[in-house]
Amino acid sequence: MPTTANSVQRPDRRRSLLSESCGVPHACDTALRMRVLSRVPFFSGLSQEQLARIDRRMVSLSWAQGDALYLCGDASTHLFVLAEGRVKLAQPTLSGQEIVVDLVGPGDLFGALSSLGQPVHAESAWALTTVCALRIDPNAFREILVAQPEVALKVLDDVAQRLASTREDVNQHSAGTVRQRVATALLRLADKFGVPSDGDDGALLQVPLSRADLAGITGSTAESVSRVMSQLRRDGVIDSGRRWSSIVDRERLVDAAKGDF
Amino acid sequence: MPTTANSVQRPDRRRSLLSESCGVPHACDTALRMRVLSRVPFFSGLSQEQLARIDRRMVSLSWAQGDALYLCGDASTHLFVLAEGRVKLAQPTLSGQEIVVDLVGPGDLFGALSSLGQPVHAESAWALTTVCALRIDPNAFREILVAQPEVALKVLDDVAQRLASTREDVNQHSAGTVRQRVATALLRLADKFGVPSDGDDGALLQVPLSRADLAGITGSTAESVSRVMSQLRRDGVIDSGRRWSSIVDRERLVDAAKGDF
DNA sequence: GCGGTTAATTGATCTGCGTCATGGTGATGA
DNA sequence: TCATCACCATGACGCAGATCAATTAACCGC
Repeated sequence: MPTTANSVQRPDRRRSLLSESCGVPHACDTALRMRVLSRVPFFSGLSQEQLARIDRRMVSLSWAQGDALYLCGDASTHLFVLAEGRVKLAQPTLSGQEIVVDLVGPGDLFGALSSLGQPVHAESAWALTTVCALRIDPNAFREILVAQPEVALKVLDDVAQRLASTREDVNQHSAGTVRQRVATALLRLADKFGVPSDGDDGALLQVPLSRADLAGITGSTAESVSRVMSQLRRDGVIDSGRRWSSIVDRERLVDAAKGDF
Repeated sequence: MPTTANSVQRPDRRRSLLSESCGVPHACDTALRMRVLSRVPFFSGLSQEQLARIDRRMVSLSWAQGDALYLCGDASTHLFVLAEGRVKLAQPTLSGQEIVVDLVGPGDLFGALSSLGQPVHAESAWALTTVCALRIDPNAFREILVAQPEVALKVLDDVAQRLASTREDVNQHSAGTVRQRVATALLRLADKFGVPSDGDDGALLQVPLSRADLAGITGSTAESVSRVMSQLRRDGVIDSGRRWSSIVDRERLVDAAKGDF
């Protein structure tokens, strides 16, 4: 009983549901860049002219899915503001595995945050989708911050927020079973990248993570994550496939995160 | 063969070697506060007058060992600059354990970093020693940052640095065996709180952490940490006792962190 | 549509370490 | 000096999950 073109509510086949916003690497034009900048949280409230001044110091670049924006160990010479797509920040462990330390979406700042600090990147940045980002060198960024202290405060808030979130991660990694950690991770991902799915209280996670990525997020292995997710899928709590996941029954997933059920 | 008063090089008794800088809770006078402020990294370079202006907005407070400066869930109404002592920041897990997310020393900033962000503290702050800290409310702090953008940049660097360090923690928690993680944790602690010990390449960690604290740092349990440290002690790699540790043979500890030996 | 490639699934095995329990030792205060 | 308490050490046991290996399924380019 094949599904018709319209009834894509809940596919019986486990095909990817993720939408690709832009298919190929490209260069954004000025108009798009201005639109991106105005959407960046810590530039909100600035005038068109102020934005234009910032825009003039930025370079627009793009990468294909799977490319590295920079690698762990590279000289940290640039700051990035993500315009489009998804990027994962990951640190290699001694054993070869990569731990995902952050996921960034449009409007997020990443790269050489601490100009005085490390001269090299402590983590690698991988394009999970086709990605467009604006690049600026730290000195130019500092000039902007000095000239516009309100922006500096917003950036500080943003980084502080990110610090709090990363501390949560630390907590997560040493809490409960793999099942609980995977459930918690999925819920947190839903908060950041979830788009509500039709009908129920579920949500599709708009970020193409492999089992290995989820293992890096939960501090586990791809196999264990796979096992847990298969079980949750059988129980109708989530749905997932190759590099995509969605939440079907949020409430039960919360229970799973708490260790009940 | 009892040791003489002078030969305290390597005590056979496992007594605490940590020095207490100030024994009792107290109130710092203006002169001391100014000295503290001038030592704070992100206030360096400011004039006496500028420092005095900042000082006027700060309140000096102190706590006894074991007290909480604030608890997880408290309204996050204050920022702190540590003047003297050691403070641990810890997040409770669902299972009751406390995960140590950061250790702060004199000059470090902590508390309500993200004023726009969370309205309550995500972590508790415990005094590991008798502690003296300067308190300021976030709005006053913001005014300072707006008035002095260079300071804002330094604070941003500081927070970014801390973010990088916390990401390291995330990495650590999912890397290798408990033995490796404990070894790595001790090495990192030595970088921040170590004072070189006489003679060898060792270092005493000037921070009174219990086995449970170290468990919270390494994502393990007090018993496992105890086992590992006993073994390292027998092998002459470290020395430790009740709420103190010191590194004896740094090189072999590095090996232990890597998993060799 | 058809291989080729990469990711996911699932099973079997084995071990690190979490858990529970007991006894020891240094610190603290009357 | 002694009693009390908090912290530390160590043993025994069992299981969650890491590891290795083999199969299946989804995606991609042609």
